[in-house]
Amino acid sequence: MESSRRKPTIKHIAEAAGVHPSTVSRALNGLPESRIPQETVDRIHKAAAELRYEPNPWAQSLRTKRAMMIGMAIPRFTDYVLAQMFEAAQIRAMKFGYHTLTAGAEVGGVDNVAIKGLIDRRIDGLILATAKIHDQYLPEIERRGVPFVLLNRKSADYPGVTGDDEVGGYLATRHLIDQGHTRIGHISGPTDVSTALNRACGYRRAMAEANLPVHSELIQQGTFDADSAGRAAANLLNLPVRPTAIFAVNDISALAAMSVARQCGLTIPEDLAVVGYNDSEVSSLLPIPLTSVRVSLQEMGSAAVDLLLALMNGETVESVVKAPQLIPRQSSVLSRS
Amino acid sequence: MESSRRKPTIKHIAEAAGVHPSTVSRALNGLPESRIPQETVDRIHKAAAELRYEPNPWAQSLRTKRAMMIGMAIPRFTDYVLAQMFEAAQIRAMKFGYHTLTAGAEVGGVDNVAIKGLIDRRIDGLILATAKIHDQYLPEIERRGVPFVLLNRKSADYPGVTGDDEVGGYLATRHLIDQGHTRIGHISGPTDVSTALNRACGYRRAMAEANLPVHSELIQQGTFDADSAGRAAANLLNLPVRPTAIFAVNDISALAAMSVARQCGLTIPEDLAVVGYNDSEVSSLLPIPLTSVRVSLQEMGSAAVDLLLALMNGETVESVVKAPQLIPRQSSVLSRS
DNA sequence: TATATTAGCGCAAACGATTGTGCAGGATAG
DNA sequence: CTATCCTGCACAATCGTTTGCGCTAATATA
Repeated sequence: MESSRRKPTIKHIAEAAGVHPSTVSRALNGLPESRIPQETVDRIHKAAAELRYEPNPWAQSLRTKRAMMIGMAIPRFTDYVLAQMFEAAQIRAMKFGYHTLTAGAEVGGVDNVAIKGLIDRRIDGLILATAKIHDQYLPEIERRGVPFVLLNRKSADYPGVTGDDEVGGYLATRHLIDQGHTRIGHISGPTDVSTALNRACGYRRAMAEANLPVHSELIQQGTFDADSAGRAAANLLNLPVRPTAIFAVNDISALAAMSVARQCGLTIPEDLAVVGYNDSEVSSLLPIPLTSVRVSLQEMGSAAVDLLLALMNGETVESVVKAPQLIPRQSSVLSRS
Repeated sequence: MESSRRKPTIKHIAEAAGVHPSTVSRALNGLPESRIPQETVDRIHKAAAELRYEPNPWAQSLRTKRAMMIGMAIPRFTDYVLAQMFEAAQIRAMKFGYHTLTAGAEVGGVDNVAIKGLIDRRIDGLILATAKIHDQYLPEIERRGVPFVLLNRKSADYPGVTGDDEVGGYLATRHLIDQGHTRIGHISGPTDVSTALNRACGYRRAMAEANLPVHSELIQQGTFDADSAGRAAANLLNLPVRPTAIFAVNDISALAAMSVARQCGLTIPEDLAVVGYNDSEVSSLLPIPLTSVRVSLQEMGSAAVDLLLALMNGETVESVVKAPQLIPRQSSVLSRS
């Protein structure tokens, strides 16, 4: 009995309500200055509801040049930190009627490709959670006129949202110093990622402040993952004079370090104190709960959306820096016995 | 010096190449039967490249009614299992030129709303990783004519990709029985999620096969998360006759169970053997590495995309079931001493 | 009563692509 | 030498909305 299988358009509504399509558009979009009597508006709404009308977003976007869509470039979703931020961002964006289109930056080989793909889909704005420090493509994106903000990556030139990694690194290291440690190793992250770099800076500042020397072998580089961190930890533990504490650039590195330490017959925290970063879900569930630095990833994700929307709105915006907080747990605190 | 700030359109290219817009379209889309001499095609491509032309996807979609976009409804991205599947799906989809539009199902309160939002954005197909078992909205989606497949959720009526949870549950339980355990507890998952239910079925089958009684108190319900699983574990461990082994519906539940067990002064695996499910990243890094059931989440994500594309292609498809595999580790195996 | 104002809505031109149809002109056939 | 065919492209309609403009009739003002 249904009159037609096709999706109803504004034209069908117009017919049903006995008005012109343009009137339907105005009525549905409800611009205040287009003075249409309430009675007509109601009639149109009724017709729209009956026909189960839904606007065609392609036509809308084509006409208005806005897609109500923001892109998020994220290297991996399996990374707890990134997933958390993405999820919060998506929820926040949807509050304002925006959908999120994602591109794993790894997808397509080069970051460029995936991001280009995103932009080609005509998004209204972009959140980059993937930008390495020396990014040749940031200017390129800027050139294309797409508003964007950085997330979890610091840049002097572009606005973004970050945690205060320097302070976080400082807090972690300072905590270990306060526990009486003097030889403190650091498992760092990739050198082209600002978060990792800043955490290392904080580490150095805390050490310097306490007049503790930082020999180069005390900093072993990893790449945020268990394998590399395990090797870095092994290097630290095999030093002639073994460090008694390790500050790892993230929790997974800390986990790997603890795993290696156990294999060396060391007990935690007596022989080795460990501090991680990001306070991921498992940290508190471990047999020896992990001390970690927490910064609200949800808040960062939300803030990135807010920042982007402001930017898209033509406002001048400033970068947001979220303060971190140390969550001391057993992995770095000797139980007073 | 740039002639125009606006995005170049097919019309500009036509002008530059001295042909009609329609010819440009045909040349760029390269249909074989539209016989355009190579020389002209080259000229058009050159002009397009010089003007840095990029097709407007809105106009394309409006005309062709295809968006080259598939939607994924996923409850949470912070869940390792879902994130893994999503990531693989996204990579796979992009191989075929499809972007992925996501909606966290929790977003918008009711699943319906978010999914409706997705569909309204005019996607070409939908992957549902969120469908509960008795889903009132599956027929609704079907009615709207959007091809869809289920992921990680079983249904008799609709095609989908799942791991063989029943077999997985069986393998896990059978493994514990083989280790000599006779009182084996199970921390289950939500009753309206097919994966959880099927794992419990596998548990029961293994128990029955070994003529082991399953008293109702041996199955304690959780909801996939640490808190509920912790309570469930406590219930199990406080039974008059304590089980000597626990099969948990997922790794996080297993972790929580181990954590509670330690608080009770039990050692693992001597006093309590534990098996989890999904073999998440941390399982092998734990001080006592966790025995778990692995099914390739990447393969499942990819398979869902393949299934969906086939469906969109009008092919008749059949559900895919991936076989699981037990990864025995120290948490359930007594070291032979 | 004549004129100015305004409310209410229709007209038609975009937006940028795709695609069925058709028209020249050269090649081939009869 | 004419009829036919094919090649290589141009024309124009269309997808579903939005929106500047302008028309008609009713009301307000002089």
